Amino acid sequence: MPVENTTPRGDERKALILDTALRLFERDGYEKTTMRAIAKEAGVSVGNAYYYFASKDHLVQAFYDEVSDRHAEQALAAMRPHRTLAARFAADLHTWVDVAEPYREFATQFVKNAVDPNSPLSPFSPESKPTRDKVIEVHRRAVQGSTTKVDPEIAANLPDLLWMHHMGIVLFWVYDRSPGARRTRDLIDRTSPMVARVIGLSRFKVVRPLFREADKLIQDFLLTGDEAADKS
Amino acid sequence: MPVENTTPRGDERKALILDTALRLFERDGYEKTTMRAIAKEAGVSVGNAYYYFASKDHLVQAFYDEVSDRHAEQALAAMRPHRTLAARFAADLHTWVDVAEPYREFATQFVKNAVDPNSPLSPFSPESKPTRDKVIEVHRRAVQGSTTKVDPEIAANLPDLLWMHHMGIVLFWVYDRSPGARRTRDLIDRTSPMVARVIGLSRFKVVRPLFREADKLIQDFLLTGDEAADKS
DNA sequence: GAAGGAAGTTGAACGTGTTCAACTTCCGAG
DNA sequence: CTCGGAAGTTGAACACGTTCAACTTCCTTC
Repeated sequence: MPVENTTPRGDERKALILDTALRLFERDGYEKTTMRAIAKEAGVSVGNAYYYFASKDHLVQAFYDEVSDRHAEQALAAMRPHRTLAARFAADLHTWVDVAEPYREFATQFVKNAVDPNSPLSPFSPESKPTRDKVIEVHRRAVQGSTTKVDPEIAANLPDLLWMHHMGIVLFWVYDRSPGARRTRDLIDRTSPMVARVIGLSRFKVVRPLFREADKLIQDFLLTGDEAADKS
Repeated sequence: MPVENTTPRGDERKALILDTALRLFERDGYEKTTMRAIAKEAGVSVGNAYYYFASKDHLVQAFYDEVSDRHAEQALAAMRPHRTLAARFAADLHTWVDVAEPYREFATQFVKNAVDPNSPLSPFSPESKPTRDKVIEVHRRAVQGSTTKVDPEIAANLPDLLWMHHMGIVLFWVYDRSPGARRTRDLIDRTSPMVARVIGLSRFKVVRPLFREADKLIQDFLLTGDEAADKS
């Protein structure tokens, strides 16, 4: 089992291996980069890399953590000038793309993990909760800082919903082959006002039951795994 | 490269290998089942399995094809008694779950492929188009056979949209650990009327621009890969 | 400063998916 | 019937992710 609590030297070593790995992933792609190559390039043994990272996939997890951290740092500043929900959320997502863009080629691997419920690396897994919560917290700030009126009943679940939207954007981004992720940018610019618009609609009477049902659905089905599993 | 056009004997052999593989996948799970084990159990050599299937993942693709075929066969009959869009679509999706349920444990692998844009096995890939079209055709029948009034502007893209919803259900199903996929069943029963409701809403003036925008979005972004890639 | 245990480090070895050069079987043309 | 090439078949060999028993370095305690 890889190291839990760390000494300064251990931290350095770990960072060295991670940095080397990300560099090679970026240069040669995920599949083409072997653990042996990472170890050699970093000047350590294969076994040593495994001392710090339980598997090759865990290096991807570390990448996701790092991207999330940088996103959290930068997104708040990027949103600050904006007041509408649409604009703030667009800024939020654009920041994510900014941060992740250098790694688009190998981000596929991350999405693959995302989708495997058995993997502890899935963003849905308990192990990823801290990182996930960090991202959702940013989305919460996007909502809170806006002047757009949001039904309080909806507001509570909104960040989770926005996170799902975020994951959808990530999925599109992984497929996006356009230079500079231009098409993903377009998608963000066009969906953000739509999302805001849909939320705004929640005040109309006709759609009220629909929203209530959707809200219940989210509560029933999106609770993280275990808690939700054993309701009658 | 695996065989393209087949002799009767080759077909038999191929089917033998595929059946054996699916049986072992079902019994032991995808990861635990080795190509060596499949070959041994089928009474052929490892190399021979690769003569008929380019990779282990291609066996999963074959599974997807088979499930799709059975779904297409059964879904039309299942939908026939129903007239509303909601009921017809629910029947449609329930049939898919019926057919796929025995393989839920290893379907994860299919979803993993689904998400890798580079894999020719992705349901989004050109290689999978025939199978994908078959499924979408079923969804088209679900719409056509219903008495629910659908705006013609929307109707054209509706099957594609329903396919996306379908993929969403599949994703949930893969995560679903409840016996008999009960929770997935619930999800289908509850989302189908919602989808129908949303479609019904398209007749209201307030939401008209929103729908138009959504429609444009789908046309711009959901076109299969290459065609869409090079628009200015 | 010596002892002893914890943390760190090593690379050979294992099991896996996949490849490939060599072999065998099949079948149609002459 | 026989020849030749196409189709089918084989299993040893390869590259990879991963494991682990053995070794070394570091730090704490007395």
